[in-house]
Amino acid sequence: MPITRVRSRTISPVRWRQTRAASAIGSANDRSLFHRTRRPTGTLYFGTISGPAMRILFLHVDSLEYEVKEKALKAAPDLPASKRRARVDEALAAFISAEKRDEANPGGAAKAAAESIEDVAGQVHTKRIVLYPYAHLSSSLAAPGPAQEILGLLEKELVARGFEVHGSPFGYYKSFKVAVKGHPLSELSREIVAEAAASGKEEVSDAVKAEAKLVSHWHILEPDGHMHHLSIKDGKVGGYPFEGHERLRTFATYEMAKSREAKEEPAHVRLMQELELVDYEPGSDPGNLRYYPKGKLIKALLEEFISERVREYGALEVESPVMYDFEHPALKSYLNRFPARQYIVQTPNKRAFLRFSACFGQFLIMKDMVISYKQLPLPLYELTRYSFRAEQRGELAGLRRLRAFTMPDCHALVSDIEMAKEELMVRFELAWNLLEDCGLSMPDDLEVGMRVTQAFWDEHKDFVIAYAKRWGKPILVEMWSDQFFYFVQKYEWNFVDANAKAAALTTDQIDTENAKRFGITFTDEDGKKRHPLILHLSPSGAVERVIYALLEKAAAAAKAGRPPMLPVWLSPTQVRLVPVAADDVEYARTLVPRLEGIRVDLDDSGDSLGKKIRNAEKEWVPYIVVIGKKEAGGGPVNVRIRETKEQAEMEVDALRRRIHAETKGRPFRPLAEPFHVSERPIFRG
RNA sequence: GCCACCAUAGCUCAGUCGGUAGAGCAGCCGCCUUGUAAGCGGCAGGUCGGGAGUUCAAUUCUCCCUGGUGGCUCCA
Repeated sequence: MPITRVRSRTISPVRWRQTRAASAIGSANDRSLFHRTRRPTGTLYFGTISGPAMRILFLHVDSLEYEVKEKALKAAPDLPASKRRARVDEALAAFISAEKRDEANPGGAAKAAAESIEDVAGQVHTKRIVLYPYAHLSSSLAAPGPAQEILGLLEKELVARGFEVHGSPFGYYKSFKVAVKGHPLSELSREIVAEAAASGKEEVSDAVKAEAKLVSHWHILEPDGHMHHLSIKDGKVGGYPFEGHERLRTFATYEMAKSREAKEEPAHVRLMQELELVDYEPGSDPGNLRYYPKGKLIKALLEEFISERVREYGALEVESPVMYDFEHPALKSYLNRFPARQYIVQTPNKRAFLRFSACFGQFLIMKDMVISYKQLPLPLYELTRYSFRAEQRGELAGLRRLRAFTMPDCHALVSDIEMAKEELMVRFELAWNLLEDCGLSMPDDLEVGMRVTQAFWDEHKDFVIAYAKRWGKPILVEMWSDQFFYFVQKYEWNFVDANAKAAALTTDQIDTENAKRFGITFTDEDGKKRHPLILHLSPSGAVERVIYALLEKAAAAAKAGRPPMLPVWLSPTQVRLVPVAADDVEYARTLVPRLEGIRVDLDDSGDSLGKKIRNAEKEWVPYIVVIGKKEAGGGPVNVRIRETKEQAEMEVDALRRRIHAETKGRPFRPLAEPFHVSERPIFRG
């Protein structure tokens, strides 16, 4: 589902180049090569020159051929046809980028680079050098002007040292073919070779290319229909008085300016570990987590609850494979519209990718279905455990950003845009109630990001305004001049955390392309086959993100002086029985049958009462019942209520009724760990 | 993926200007029999993240790798 790379902005040439570099590595064909197909052999040297910071990738080649494609820099000079392609045989190719800090000392940088090239050329006994400007080596690229100056100086320097130098044009995208020689290859450089030698040309999905050209305008839409055009200056968003809507300001800034303020570890990471819920798994790939019993309980309850609600809405639950053929034509074309990075799997006879959503699984089912207009709207649903995205290493963060995540994904076929709008709002209510019942405050805890094409806005302005009205507080609207993605409208509900990070939970989209792409049809009133529109809903967003939001919300409560806690229906222990002394254990046990349908456990350790209370509080147990001589004869018990910090006398039956009322309509699972606290192993200190 | 920083007992951390390490908590054993967030004593616990290099000697210095955090980029 939910694709989402829809953000855009004016990108400077330098940033654009960096974006493309990253995408080139991530694109499907590149990755396959990158991972396994070709293990290039060749002599390769990679090094960062100390002092000045140029980065050079050396390849000793039998031949290098390149062809100039489009301009990467507007300012790049037009080239005569004779210079648009070239081939050089038997040479040392130096893929080179100048770093920001080289700008201060172009001469020094060029000289240092020349020395390094001379050194390597000497080792491989060649006098022929190809200088190939390759911005992708750099994370802190020099500006085009200085970079060109440095390259010019470098070329002169090399000529002066007696080399035959071939310069590849600067400021263009080029495809190239390399034949690398077959000397032994140094271990540390292998990946880098793969990137350069294997790809041949930079393959970038259309979605990524489109994004660079995408022009979008940002607005705040108020519930009463007032639209405020936003502008950004020096990282500050202007055009709307955000007073009283601080999180919306943070969200808008996050979307438009990418400003980052906090430098703290996200609160939920510490909590998920301390509460023994979830943890990193160093033995897997980053972003693939392990769940301890308490965390598994919470996740399973959320999964059951979400699925139940989506089924109640009328969706037909299905299950589809986790991996798909790279060469499937519809998938191939779809991948090109979806800029995510994939995990690659080599099956015995084909290359496959792990799904990043349930989209194609459901589309492939839908294309074989026989559907009448009478059956629309028609939703299919799957809880994907897991969906995979090979996010960049540095982008991963706790439960907020993962490489393997659990995504409830519900696609509905609708006949036309009117039905789409109507159904979207039915699903809006589903998602709203769902998140509220999961423990979030609606709409206080979330901010809407709505993305529409200009055309959609012009024709369906009333719908967008009605949406904002239903939401009940101002929303952020991004408007694109054209449709670059497969949808004309989408919205996300974003949780904004204490570190000013936004994470999308619920999202729904109106997809105008994929029915055609996948050959999905229904028969209309006139007996004609037609392509439906497809809605892409994740009613809650990734389940991991729901947990993230609940933990961050709890952390914020703690910071504000309120007790951090999970909703009672998700609390691993709902009632902890704490006997005052050892001989009170027996009576405490007799209370258990009166707390049926509740996760109740018993602290039978020999600890002091104070210690037992403390341990229960550290576990965020919502109800702690102390049992001593006073209670032993029957009658009311003393309940320590976490939420209100009070100690209340109440009958056991009243406590049971109270908890049942609080957890009504939510799924139930028994304790994930032994009833006796003393019998529980520790998963993490 | 890039840049910076971090990695010592199950957890939180101290320490070693290069000579293989300590505390608190948790665990185990014993005492205490407790009335609402840590009762007392003892015992045990470490290839100082992994690999390579320098050195008579590396947890300590260098390089590489792995994992994590922050930033960039990106995103559900």
